[in-house]
Amino acid sequence: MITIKKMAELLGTSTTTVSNVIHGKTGEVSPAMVEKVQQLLLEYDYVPNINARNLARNKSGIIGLAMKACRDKYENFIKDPFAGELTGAVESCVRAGGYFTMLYISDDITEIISSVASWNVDGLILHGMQAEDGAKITEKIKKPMVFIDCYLEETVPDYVNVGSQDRKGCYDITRYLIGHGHERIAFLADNRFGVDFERLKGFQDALREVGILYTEEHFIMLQPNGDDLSKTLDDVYKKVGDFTAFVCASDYYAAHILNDLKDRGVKIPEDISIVGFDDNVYSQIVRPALTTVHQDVTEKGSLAVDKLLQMIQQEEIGERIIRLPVEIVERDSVKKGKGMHV
Amino acid sequence: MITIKKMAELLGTSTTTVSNVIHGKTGEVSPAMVEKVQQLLLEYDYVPNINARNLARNKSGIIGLAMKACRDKYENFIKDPFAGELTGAVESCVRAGGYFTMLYISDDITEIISSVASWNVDGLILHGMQAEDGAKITEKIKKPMVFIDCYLEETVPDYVNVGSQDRKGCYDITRYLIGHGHERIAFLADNRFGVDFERLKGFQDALREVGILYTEEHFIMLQPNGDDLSKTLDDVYKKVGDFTAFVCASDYYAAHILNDLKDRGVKIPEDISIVGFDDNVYSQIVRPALTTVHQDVTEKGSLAVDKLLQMIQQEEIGERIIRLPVEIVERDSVKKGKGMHV
DNA sequence: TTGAAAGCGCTAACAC
DNA sequence: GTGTTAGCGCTTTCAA
Repeated sequence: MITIKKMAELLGTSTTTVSNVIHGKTGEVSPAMVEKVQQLLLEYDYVPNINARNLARNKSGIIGLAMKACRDKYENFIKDPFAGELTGAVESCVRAGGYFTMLYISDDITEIISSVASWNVDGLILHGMQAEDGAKITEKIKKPMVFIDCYLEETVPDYVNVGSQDRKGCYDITRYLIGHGHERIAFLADNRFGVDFERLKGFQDALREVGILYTEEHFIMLQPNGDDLSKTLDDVYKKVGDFTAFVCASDYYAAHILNDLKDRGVKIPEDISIVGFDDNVYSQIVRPALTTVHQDVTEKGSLAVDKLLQMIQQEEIGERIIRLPVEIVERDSVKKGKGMHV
Repeated sequence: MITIKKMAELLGTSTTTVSNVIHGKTGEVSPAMVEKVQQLLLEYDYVPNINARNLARNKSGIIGLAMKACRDKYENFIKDPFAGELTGAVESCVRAGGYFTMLYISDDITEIISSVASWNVDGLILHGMQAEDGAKITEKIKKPMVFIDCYLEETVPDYVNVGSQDRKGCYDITRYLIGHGHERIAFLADNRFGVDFERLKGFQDALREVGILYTEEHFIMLQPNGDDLSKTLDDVYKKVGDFTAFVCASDYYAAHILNDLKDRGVKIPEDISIVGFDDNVYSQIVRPALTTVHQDVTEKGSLAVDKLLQMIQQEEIGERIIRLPVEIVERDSVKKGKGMHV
């Protein structure tokens, strides 16, 4: 690999001159010299040594994409279609902005912090962070960062987040169910934090609005893991008689529950209606196809990177907390009774 | 951010000493000094500047994961469950080996090449490369690299690849169909290169073995894009009468075709049997669940990184061309007639 | 056991 | 226009 210094020697000139033409500052160099240097550049396939450049400039050209993996949930986090799509969107937007994407996936926030610190990333996109994570990372890392799908207003100073209208989406779809005559509706999720908690709130809003009293009976807690999952599925099956509709916090669960119930002979949507949230491959490919709440993951990733790049360039970023709009996608998993409470 | 130099000053010692205890060379340093340095390290949360370290060591600590995206196929490549799972597996294995993962996704091989070159990556994992790509990249980049799912024996010198038994897998499942009484079987794919071509060969092997003459009629070419896809689906529907079973080159197509046919009133597997290849979420979640050929993507990614790390450390890597075993997963998309030709 | 110093390749301030 | 030079933070050789 050829270096600037060597090329300068070869031409009997200085590194500054070579460096100048490399950076297109041809105003500072005589045309003849420019010509000669550019020839050498091509001839030797010059490629800058990024480590040296970054060291000298004290920047890195790297955008870190840090995702906290819940290893208890998925053995390989990025298998989740959400993670994959988000990663793809972020990478392509980062590349378009002239930066590179470095991936940090770990269930240990301190590991993420030290990796990020030592690479001296220019900015960070963060996903899956909870309150303490947010606090820790902003305390240690003083770099532009934007969160995705977090609810950390209280713990993170200068908080910037790109998320969805989780609460409204779930409110809407619950109202949709109610509008189709459903009154005995349950909400199913595997936790009560962040995104799922907001979705739960939307569910509660809808019930409250039509005068249904929300109680703990309305919440069915799911267990994500292998063995526990099948127990969860048993439990869900037992509740089928108690409700006419299930609002699942994600398509992932909605699809699995739908399939499991069907395999046990339950008719969807005749015996029970099921809706999800996300509108990903799960809801699209299952039959009956799931009525669900659509969110645009690619848009989410792109927007997050756009904002980050603006922050890096010290530009005005506008809204610091974005909730991307969501909309109901009607498919075939909801039984349509007479309208009520609409 | 504290530096080695500053810490040395603080302690009135030299950078060498500090550096030595950072690297655990405590044999070279007095216990008292070791103690003092370690305290400072903790107190100031010392994190090495990787750019400086790499510059000094003349390495980068980066493993590049380069995937050629077929933008004509997927607007966001990594949406594909395969890509997501592979990325996750690679990242976790790279991290375990003490390296970091930089992502390069592009449909333009020259863009990938120049990115990779300027980061001076220590090694490369490559996916989705065709003959010319392989030739170009090995010509320009002289670094350890391992390919995934490629068939480039002829174009790439010192070729190392981790793939699956594509040919055998497709042979097996075709024989499986034949064993269940199927004789009029078609193979469906959207191309005739690489992996899909190998799978086609396996299909042909099976037909040949039982004395069925393979003709162009047996191959149904699929169009991946939006509008063309629905035309493709029309075409496939029209062929239902001509065959008793469809061997699809991937679960993705198998699932979509299965759903589309069902939506048109075709009974699976009564009217036509369908099998796929991959055993990913598509085949698992569709109903009837797809009989398919299982491949272990996580294993594929891990193994590729293992081999790459061995190459970087100049160790013996054993087999240079790996074909991971595959196996049939029996589910419900094949009609079981009387055995024939078994 | 400790320290001084050269050097990794590039940048940028400054002098000529 | 062009060249000199002092870093950026870390590693590593060699001498003390």
